[in-house]
Amino acid sequence: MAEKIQRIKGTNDIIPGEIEQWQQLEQVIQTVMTRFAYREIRTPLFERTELFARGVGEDTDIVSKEMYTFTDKGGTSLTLRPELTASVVRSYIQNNFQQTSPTVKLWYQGSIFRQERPQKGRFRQFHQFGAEAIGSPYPETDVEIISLFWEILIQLGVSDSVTLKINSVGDEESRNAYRDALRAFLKPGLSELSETSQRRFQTNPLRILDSKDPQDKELTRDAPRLLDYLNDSSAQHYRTVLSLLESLDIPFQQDDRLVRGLDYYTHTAFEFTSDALGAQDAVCGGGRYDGLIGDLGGSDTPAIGWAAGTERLLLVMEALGKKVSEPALDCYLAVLGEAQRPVAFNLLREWRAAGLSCDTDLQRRSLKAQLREANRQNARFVVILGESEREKSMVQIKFMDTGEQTEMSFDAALKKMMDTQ
RNA sequence: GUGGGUGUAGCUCAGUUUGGUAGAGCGCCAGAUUGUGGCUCUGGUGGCCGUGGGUUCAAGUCCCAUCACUCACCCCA
Repeated sequence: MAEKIQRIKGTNDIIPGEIEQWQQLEQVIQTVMTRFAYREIRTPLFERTELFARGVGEDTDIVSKEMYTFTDKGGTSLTLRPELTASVVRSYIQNNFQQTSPTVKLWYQGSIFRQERPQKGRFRQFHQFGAEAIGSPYPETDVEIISLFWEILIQLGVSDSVTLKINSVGDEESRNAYRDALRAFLKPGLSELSETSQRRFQTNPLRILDSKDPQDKELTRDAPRLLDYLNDSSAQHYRTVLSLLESLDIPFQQDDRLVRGLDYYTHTAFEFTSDALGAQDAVCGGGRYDGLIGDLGGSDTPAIGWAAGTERLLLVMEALGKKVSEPALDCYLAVLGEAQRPVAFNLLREWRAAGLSCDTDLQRRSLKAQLREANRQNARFVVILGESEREKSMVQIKFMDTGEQTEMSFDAALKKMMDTQ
């Protein structure tokens, strides 16, 4: 036998028995997105590497070590998308969406690629769905987009086991002021910080705040608080977001250490976490990115969005026992004798066209085996077509829940099955 | 990139300590019922014991290497 070829590390087959959960989740996502008047957008799986380098930030882990990057035959550096906001923003700019409406609300779902070491809830090809509201600087937009994800959680029945953590990193002016204050605070003990935190002291000192290194935690315990450095308009924005969340009864925890890993966030930053997951406990992360569209060559446009991990949300649902039942078959047509095949196929065509899910035997098996198969597939009816039935243009129809069985014409059998959907 | 754990039937796993004919449950196939599912009973299919090398009369079991999976660190969805 030839050697078996295996899946690439960190990728998954989504097989029958699992796909039903995906389909249910996708159905809920699409329904809620549509109710919130977001329109779906699909962008390419790969983009010019530069888009992510500029959009996500050169200093982020994603760009510096996790991207699948390759050169095509024309010598252009391409990258499998490691997130979707940059692609959506690129598309927004390229298609001149700002000309069509002052606020453009988009949602997406699809595969994401990051070359990391896999673990629970982390894969090299995984899936995200997300939403972006582009064009409004106002806090009500922040609240709408947060409540959008909250509504999805409610529809899935998992909102009780997910926690919203929220913070504000302020506008550019506030963040600059805070960054200076933080550096001044950390400078005396700089050499005691972890290696990465020392590097971030230069590149992005805010990130030192959410370091998990125990020594770093100790050293930053009494660090100045970001919220104290918000200027008036940033503070007002944040207050409005929180009070609107309260009026919607969406529970949240303020977390003044929450500084998300991507460079482009401003003002509101938030994360939904679940303790039903392993170490990778974030199911959704997002925030405002008022500077990104300008950075990517568009005109300055405020925007906010989030992205959620599909596999992680499914893990939460699984942990809570939110299982979708296996699909049931309407009708299993048991055929006895190959001479009955032409009639059988015509019946199947008619019944399937009428909207019934029908299956039949393709192994030339005994009636007993065909009934077993029908039972396995949870068939509501078994229709039996043997030689004696065919000669009379009749079938036996068996009701699998009661075991009852009667003989009737082809049309009567169809009518019976349609009437007892 | 670093560390821990695990690799035996389609699936979940025992067997490894103390080397001696590869097992269980579930699933699948069939029979009991010559054209009738589920429950029950009976039988059957299915394994280079991850891979390569070594020690030994003899290796799933001991030794070395290697690969894969998995969890965690870093970081993130």
